Amino acid sequence: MNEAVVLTPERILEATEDVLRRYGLTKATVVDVARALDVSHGSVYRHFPSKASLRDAVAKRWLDRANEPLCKLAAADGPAPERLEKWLRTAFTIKQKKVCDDPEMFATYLALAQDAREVVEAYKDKQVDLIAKILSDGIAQGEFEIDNVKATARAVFDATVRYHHPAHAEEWAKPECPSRIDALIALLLRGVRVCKH
Amino acid sequence: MNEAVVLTPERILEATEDVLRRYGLTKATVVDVARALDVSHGSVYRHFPSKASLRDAVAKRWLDRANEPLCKLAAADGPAPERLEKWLRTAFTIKQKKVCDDPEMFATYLALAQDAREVVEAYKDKQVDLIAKILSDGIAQGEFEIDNVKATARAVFDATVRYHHPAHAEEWAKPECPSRIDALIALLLRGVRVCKH
DNA sequence: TCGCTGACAGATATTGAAATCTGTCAGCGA
DNA sequence: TCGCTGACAGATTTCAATATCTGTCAGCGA
Repeated sequence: MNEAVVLTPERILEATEDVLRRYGLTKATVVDVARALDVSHGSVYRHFPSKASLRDAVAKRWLDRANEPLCKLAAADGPAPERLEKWLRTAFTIKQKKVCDDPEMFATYLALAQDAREVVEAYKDKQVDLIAKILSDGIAQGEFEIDNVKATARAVFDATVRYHHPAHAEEWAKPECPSRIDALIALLLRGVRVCKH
Repeated sequence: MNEAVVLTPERILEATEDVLRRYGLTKATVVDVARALDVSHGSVYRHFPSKASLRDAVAKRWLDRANEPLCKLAAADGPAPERLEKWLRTAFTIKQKKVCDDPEMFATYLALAQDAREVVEAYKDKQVDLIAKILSDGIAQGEFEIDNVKATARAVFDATVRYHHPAHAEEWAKPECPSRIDALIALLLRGVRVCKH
């Protein structure tokens, strides 16, 4: 080719995100991606076996990027109750920001996630592991009292579905939302804390 | 008319449910409902100002019927913790049963609820009131310790969204679901209970 | 040899004309 | 008078012809 630039999966993913941003999920085609890279669409299939796998790879990148700050929070030091609260609030904020900043892009992400089931499942499991990490820390610190850490982490994740699952995104902008989040977090924290009399 | 039967809103709703059951939401038309009742479709508009209002009325009936056992549970006597657990499990079971028994009909209900926003909102508020009732009873019994009953009832409702909101219906059949429900209920109960040492 | 091309078959999406539906209303018949 | 009818306008949906896309592969050129 005229350029020294080789066609890598990375470059294809980059171009795919651009195309998605430009055309939206419903309109974006493999031909568009190929055109953006100035190659034939057959070449794209040399690196990704199907459009679905390309979609999944984009979704994975996306979710991993969004997850990064949460990983850091889970790995940090400090009192577990504060960290759990911070972690949950950050998780909510990340999602909420994505909706507000670029609703159309969020819709794309939502649809993308709809069928990238495996990728999303792995992402959720990672989230639960992060919560579990904080809960364990809390037990070690004598702040939490928990029978089954893994199950409780899952329960905390489940209990907060309303504020991180895209299906409920349209509720996030409502004015009563923040106080409802406060009440939910307070309830959950009380559920894991040791009793102080 | 040939029959002594008059055309009442009730009869129209009955017929509408039949038509929905037979044709599904996308195919059911006001003309179909009128045909089922052997009247012109103009007559239906004499009782319901629009197709949307008819849809809403059907949704309301539906939700009210589903809600009945929960009202009874909230009004019952007995220890509040057990009642709250029973209430939540019943709420989940009602929904789950609807999905399993007749998935197509559930899809219809889901789509119906999608745009019957006001009706659904009222229904949710009623649910929260029922939870609040049980929480209040629990405080009176010395079993619960709660700052803000209304807010906590809302938090319990929000925390269980995953198991009563139709958006998550497809997850309800998974084998790990029951144990996750157990963990969630345990967490929430611990969050409202007084500390026993 | 090895990555890319471009033509191809079958699947999917688009489009616009025709059919159907929603909502209205003047008038009929009891 | 009062509820129902049936024809109507405009909105929506259907359907089939057409266009585009996905995924494959034989062959080209470096």
